[in-house]
Amino acid sequence: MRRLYAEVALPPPLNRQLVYGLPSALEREVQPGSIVLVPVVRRLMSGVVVGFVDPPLPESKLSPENIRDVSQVLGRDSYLDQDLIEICRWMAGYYFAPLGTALSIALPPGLQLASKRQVRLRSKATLPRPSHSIDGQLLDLLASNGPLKVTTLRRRLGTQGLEGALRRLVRHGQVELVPFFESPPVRRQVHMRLVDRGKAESALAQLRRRARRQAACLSFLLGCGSASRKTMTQRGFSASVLDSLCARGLIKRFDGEVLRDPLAHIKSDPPVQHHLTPAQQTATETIEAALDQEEFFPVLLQGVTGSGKTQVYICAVAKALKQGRGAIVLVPEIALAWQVVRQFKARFGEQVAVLHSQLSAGERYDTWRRLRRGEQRVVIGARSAVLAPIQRPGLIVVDEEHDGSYKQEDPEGRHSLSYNARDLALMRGKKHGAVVILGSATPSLESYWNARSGKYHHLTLPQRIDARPLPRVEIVDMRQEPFQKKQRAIFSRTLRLKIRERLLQGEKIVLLQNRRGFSPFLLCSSCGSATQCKSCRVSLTCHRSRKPEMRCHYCNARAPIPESCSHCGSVELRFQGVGTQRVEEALLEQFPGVRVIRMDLDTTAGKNSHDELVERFRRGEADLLLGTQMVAKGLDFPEVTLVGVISADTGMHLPEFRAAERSFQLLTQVAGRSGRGPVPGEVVIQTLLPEAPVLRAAARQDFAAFVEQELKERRAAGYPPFGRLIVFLWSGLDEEALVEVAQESTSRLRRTIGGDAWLLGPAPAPLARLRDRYRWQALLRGSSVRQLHALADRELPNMRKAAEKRKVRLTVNVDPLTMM
DNA sequence: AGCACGCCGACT
DNA sequence: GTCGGCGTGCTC
Repeated sequence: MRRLYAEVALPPPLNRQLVYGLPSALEREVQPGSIVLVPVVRRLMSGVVVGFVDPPLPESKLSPENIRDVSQVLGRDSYLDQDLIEICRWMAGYYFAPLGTALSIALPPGLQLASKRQVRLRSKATLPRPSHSIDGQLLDLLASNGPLKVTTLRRRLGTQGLEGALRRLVRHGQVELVPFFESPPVRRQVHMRLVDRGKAESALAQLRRRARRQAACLSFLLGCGSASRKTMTQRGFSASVLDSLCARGLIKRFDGEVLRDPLAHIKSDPPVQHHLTPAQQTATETIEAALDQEEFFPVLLQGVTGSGKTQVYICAVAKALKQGRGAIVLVPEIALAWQVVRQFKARFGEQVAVLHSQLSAGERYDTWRRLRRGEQRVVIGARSAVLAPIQRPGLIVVDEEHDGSYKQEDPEGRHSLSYNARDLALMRGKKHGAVVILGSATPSLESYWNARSGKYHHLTLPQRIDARPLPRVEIVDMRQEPFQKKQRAIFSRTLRLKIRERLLQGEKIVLLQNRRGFSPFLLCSSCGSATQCKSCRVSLTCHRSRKPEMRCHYCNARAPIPESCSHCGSVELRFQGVGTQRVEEALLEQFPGVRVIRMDLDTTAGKNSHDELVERFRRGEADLLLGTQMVAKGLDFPEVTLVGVISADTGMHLPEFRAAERSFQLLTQVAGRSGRGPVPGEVVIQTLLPEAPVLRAAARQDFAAFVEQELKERRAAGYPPFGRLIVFLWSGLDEEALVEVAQESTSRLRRTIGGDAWLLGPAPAPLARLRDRYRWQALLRGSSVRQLHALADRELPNMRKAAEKRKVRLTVNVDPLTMM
């Protein structure tokens, strides 16, 4: 008889697929996407079945009798469809990551692959005096708390010596380690259901006459089968009605699951029936026609700020739903997109789900299950929602496709997977024959180039809705401004005047200063050095919230404000540079009585704080919204008629080839907040570099001019979209070992290089030290991704081995957005 | 990660 | 000799 073998992807740290046999009892239950428990040496692990092999491993030395069997199948269902598994496979290969890591992005928490270890006390009777104090502490903890997970012990006792202690105690038979599987975060409630359909139906007529509430309740249950007691009481079936029916033996209670709905309390705006502008109409028609084809159709929807892209998305989603297909709408950050969520909720009601990291594990799990069952067919979410289990997706929207949040870049994470959700959206769209809309006022150069070269369709919305004009932009040269108290002025005369004007007229203002805190530098007047973070090679930012202190924006370290320079001891320290807190202070000083809402990472840390600030501004509780780049994203306030950029120079000089693109995008986006209502808007951009071409282009909101210039430079330098990049980043506590490993790996890689590929480095990364770790990087660049991948594929295993040996962490970033 | 295996030095 | 500590390598 032919035997079938399952290929099972296992979680980190195993990070690979192993092959298992299927006992005939399980053969029918196991399918691709099943979650199974499998033996690994002397313990069990959970993994995902990603395929079947037969015969297994042709060229391997592993003989069939050494293959072990799957021990258990969790649940009856497959948790991931074949196409999602294939996308994860592609993802793992493309980003040089383990398949298990890719799969865990597609799975909800609670179904994560991993078994934790639980430590149990075996026999309290024999307690020989422990040879190490930590052993005693561990036993005491277990004695008083019962079995604990190793992660808990690690929290209580520290990592130091814990593994050793566990080893000793296991060897002496004092404790045992058992695999522990977190049960999914299911919420249970008392439910009611019919005892017998027939009996209920025949009882109905009788009850109609004498007990109308009971009859109504019964017919409600005949309609839906069962419901939680809570929803039934909410529907007006009181406890006494339910209890009477119970007493008659017609219904009975049982313990059932309830699905949490994170959108339950969202007040949705009433649906607004907009008439479409001609451009919106054309775009919508093209997209609808493409949906009818049911074939992959990538399209760049380039619409100026305020041109009504969301309306186009809504029409497209409606069409996909009408076809019986689903839709995924990706937004850079849900916190910044509640306005969009409300519009979708208003139009599509219960069909809409949200998926993002701020949901609790339970909410996430329930949402995921609803989508998988097809009970909801539209999902709005951040990055990872691109792998949401939407059934038959016909449409994938990537709103603000240029936004950096679509790329996960987490060089610190040990098992990071630096995927780009926008690119994954295109992959997924291809797989499902879906329309993929990339929407932006300021497309990334990659997408723009793809559209221009015919790879994507290009749709434009060149005008704002209701033919409102784009705001008038004025560039102010801050070098010409008189100093105030020997310091550069924060507000130019022009901006001051215009702010005053708006305040008088009761119109609203948005101010951008893309730096949080009070002041980003504390400089020594005599030696010129800046106060730096002890763990990172960056300057500390002064914050003046409750008590003034210095903070590191990279590792969150806090320190008191130093009295004297740590370099030369001088006490002549002065603050330089301006953060949002300082702008706020200056506003209150210069415009007494002005009501300011400050919106930056510091004021939006809480769960809904961003939405609350936005709502307060909408309700008119402030005249002025001041903040970092988050004020540039997605806000739609018709009353805003003035936007001020305190300093356009922040970020222009970063050692990154995308610095200009970023600046252009930020300036255009923030300018777009102005004049979205009937009153035309104005923008004031303050700068010390008024001649910079990026600024000139942004001032005219002239994407075409910017993009031509930028494309020319990218082509000359071989940067995207004309070249592809892979960054290797080594980090470690021991700088010497790190440099050696980086240099050795790089020169090996360099020897195998061919074609037009280039390898730059290794060199210290722009952030040369972060959280106590030194960082070096090398950049692989070439015109063909294939070739770069082939190179990396060949060399990476050696590079990883070399790094591991010397306790150096190596991360690979394919298609990096930033190289910081 | 977790466990076996093999090597090494300190002790019954 | 043997026990326990630690580095190395593999897990279907």
